[in-house]
Amino acid sequence: MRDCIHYGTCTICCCESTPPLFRKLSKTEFNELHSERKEVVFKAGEVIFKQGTALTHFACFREGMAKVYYERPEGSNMLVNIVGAGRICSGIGLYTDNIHHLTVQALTDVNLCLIATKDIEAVIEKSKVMAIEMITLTNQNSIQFTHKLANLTYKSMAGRVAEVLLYLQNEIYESERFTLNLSRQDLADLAAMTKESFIRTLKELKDAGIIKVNRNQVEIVKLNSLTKISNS
Amino acid sequence: MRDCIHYGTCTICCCESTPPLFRKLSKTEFNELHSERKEVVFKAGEVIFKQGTALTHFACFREGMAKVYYERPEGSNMLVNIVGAGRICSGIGLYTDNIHHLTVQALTDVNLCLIATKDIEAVIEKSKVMAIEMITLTNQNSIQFTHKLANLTYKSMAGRVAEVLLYLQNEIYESERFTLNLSRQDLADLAAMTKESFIRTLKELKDAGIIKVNRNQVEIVKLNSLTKISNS
DNA sequence: TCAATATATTGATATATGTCAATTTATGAA
DNA sequence: TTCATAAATTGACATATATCAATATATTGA
Repeated sequence: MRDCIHYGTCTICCCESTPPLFRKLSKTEFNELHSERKEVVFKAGEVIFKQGTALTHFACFREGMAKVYYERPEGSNMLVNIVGAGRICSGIGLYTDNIHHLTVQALTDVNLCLIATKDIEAVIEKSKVMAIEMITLTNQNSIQFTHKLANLTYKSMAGRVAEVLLYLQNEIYESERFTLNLSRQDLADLAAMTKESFIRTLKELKDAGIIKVNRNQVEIVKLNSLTKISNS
Repeated sequence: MRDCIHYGTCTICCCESTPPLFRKLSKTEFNELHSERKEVVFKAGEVIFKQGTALTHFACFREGMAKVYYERPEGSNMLVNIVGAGRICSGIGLYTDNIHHLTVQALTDVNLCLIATKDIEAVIEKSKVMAIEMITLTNQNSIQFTHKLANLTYKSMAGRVAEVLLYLQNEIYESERFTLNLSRQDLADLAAMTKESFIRTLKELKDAGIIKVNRNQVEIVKLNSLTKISNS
């Protein structure tokens, strides 16, 4: 349980480790969102937001993890990122076409708060702080996409696999040892390659002693080497 | 010369065919940006914004065209899009790190107005209309990036080349016949492949009678076929 | 105009990555 | 537990795409 700037230490508000989007709001502004929130639980595997459907709510993750991906016409998925506690999810349809452009699916049981976009819009109308935070969030998204685009279109498989591992270490599990709750297919979707290719490349890294892999247990042994490879 | 909602028909204001970002501003709000604008001319080939440098201004294009690209560490470029008259350029560093994440280079002689980000921020602070327009713009960016990412990572070369041609037809030249002012290398950078591969694929489309190509003259003959290919 | 340079094109070849099939290993329900 | 199903792994092979080199064509500046 982490500090909440609006309600002290709390377990049931959507702001447990308040998402950045709401961090600078006044108590009044924040409460307008907080009081209207819907707390929902999803089981692992359930779809939280579905690409192509109406964007009516943002999700604030309190517990658990979900994968965010683009569903291609022919069925394969492009995994964009993983979201966990304290993260806000969805939004790129806001003030545009009000449609979800990505699907979000629970990887573990997930506990989140839904906040209606109409409430968020109402606060944006009133509060320049909120408006600016929203601009910040969307621009951060764009920056992330720019780098993702550049990386996926020019790096070799080894580079992309290494990058995925570093992403998991730094952004998701925050440790050089972690237990995956993503399938090999998910990891391959994250690196934009087939699962067979991902597995083979992973094995090469293992055989080179750069990582240890045993089923879903991963340990990054030679961080320097992996970082070097991630730039290739 | 097109209508300008703020000054009637005008040739020297930055709002000739006012960029969407400013279209809904009141005259007062708009004037705050307009009066502080700097009109600048760039020659073909000159760099307008350089990736990695400080983001201090937005550019509103009045005349000419420029390419927007990401410069990779090893020297190759990923071309993101082309901008022309009436388009706003740059922004994804705003309210984040205030850095240009992409380079913008003039393809033809370019005539544009520079508007300081501090002025834009000042208007955002005062006007919810402007704030919302900015959110809209950045979200449109994100949507565009999402689709670009999905397309570049799974389509075959033929699909990507077809898509580039359709992009040029629909978004840039607005005609099924056009004279390229992009090099083959630029086109290849847009399709995320080598120029040799681009040229070969272009030739295949030509040999199949789907397009006509003669140097920089391009004509799309069988739109249906090209559209079908663009999905492969 | 001509040489010098950049850009475009083509061909031969190498290589990275995907595809398909077979096998192993895990997982979950009865 | 045991079967049935799904996921992971491995190997052989096909193919898309990049690389490198040679040539052709255009462009530019003196």
